[in-house]
Amino acid sequence: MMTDDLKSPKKPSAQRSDAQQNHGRIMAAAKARFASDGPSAAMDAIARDAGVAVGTLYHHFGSKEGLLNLVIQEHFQVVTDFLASLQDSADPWWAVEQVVRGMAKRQIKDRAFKTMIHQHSNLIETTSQAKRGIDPAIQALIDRAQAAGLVRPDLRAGDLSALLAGLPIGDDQAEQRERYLLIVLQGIKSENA
Amino acid sequence: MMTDDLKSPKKPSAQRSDAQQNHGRIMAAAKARFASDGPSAAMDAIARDAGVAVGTLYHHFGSKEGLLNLVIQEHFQVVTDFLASLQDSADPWWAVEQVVRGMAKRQIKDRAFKTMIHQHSNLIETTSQAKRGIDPAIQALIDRAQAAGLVRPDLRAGDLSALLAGLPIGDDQAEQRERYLLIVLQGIKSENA
DNA sequence: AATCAAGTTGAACGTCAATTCAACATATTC
DNA sequence: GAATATGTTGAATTGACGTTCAACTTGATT
Repeated sequence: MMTDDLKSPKKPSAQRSDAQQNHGRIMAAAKARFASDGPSAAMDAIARDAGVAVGTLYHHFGSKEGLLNLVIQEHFQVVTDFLASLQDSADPWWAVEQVVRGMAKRQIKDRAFKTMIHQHSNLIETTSQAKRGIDPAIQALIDRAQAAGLVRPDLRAGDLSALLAGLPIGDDQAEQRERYLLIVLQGIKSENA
Repeated sequence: MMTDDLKSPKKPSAQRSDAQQNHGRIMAAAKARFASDGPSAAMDAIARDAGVAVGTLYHHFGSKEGLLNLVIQEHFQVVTDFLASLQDSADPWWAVEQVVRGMAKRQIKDRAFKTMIHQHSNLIETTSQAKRGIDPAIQALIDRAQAAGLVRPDLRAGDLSALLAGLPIGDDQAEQRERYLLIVLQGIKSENA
């Protein structure tokens, strides 16, 4: 049996450079489109933004759901890192307030994130996995604040994301948005503090 | 010139009885479908439920938006009546709490209502008109409670519908839902009461 | 430069849902 | 029981979108 080396004129095993570039362009375009249009953003639109044909999206990501999965994963990673950075803060209430304001900030920037984090049915697998990873981190921060008597004893991690679903996201609604956040923050405080 | 009466063998000017019946059936089917499926409910499904062909829906309502408009109008009428019944209640805080709980109840029953009342873009004309009619009624109740020092001085009518956008609506989430409402109610109370 | 695996293309296809309309049916009037 | 305005039907049209794939390019290797 002859070895491959003798007759094979080449061995390109790694990814081609143009493919890498396209992968990056598509991810960037997808992030932007999903952020502005939500999860229903059209594949054709993403392809146009990225400067490639639709087929290339499917070559790289398999399906729309596959692409959305990766975009969502990246976003949840940011959230995860953010939550980790709060875990050892000195002021437990401040940490909880940062959770609320941090999640609010994400939603303002990203309609897909807003939709995905709240959707109870139709959840794609990655999102529900990501939520399962995030909720405990939020719950840990809540637990600390509850132990200090600063937060309602019945508050759960999932309540926060539900409460932020209605957050006004328009640029022109900054005022109402701040009022909204103050109401939520007052609502989750413990009665005696 | 001869009068029409002499040669016209008939003069059916009013609506036919079967048409009336179909109109009613379609409205009933549409209400049910929009309530369970939201505004994206399919016209074919409504037609099937009503026991007529799609064409009949268009004969009566012109378009899907036309049909949805009428359904929404009916729902907003219920809300309007409900708000009117609260205007002269003795306890201003109780009235505000009823607004919150009443709107919550509607959302649990009706996905279309939930979607339409919160959508900031893509608003069909009827919905935004209906909201313009409802907000003052809510604001009046808020004003009374604020005058009595029972509600945050900065609360506005539009804040309440925004706050209820995230309300969990599943049958299995009654517990979280009640927690959610308690948080909202605490959040809108004035600090010194 | 020659080679070819890897990558790209975009027209074509399938599905789904809104809408139209020409042929058909019937409630109502006389 | 006609006559006909009114109403109904549902197949066909249209448009939007996700997905596929056979033909075509191109980057990397020798």
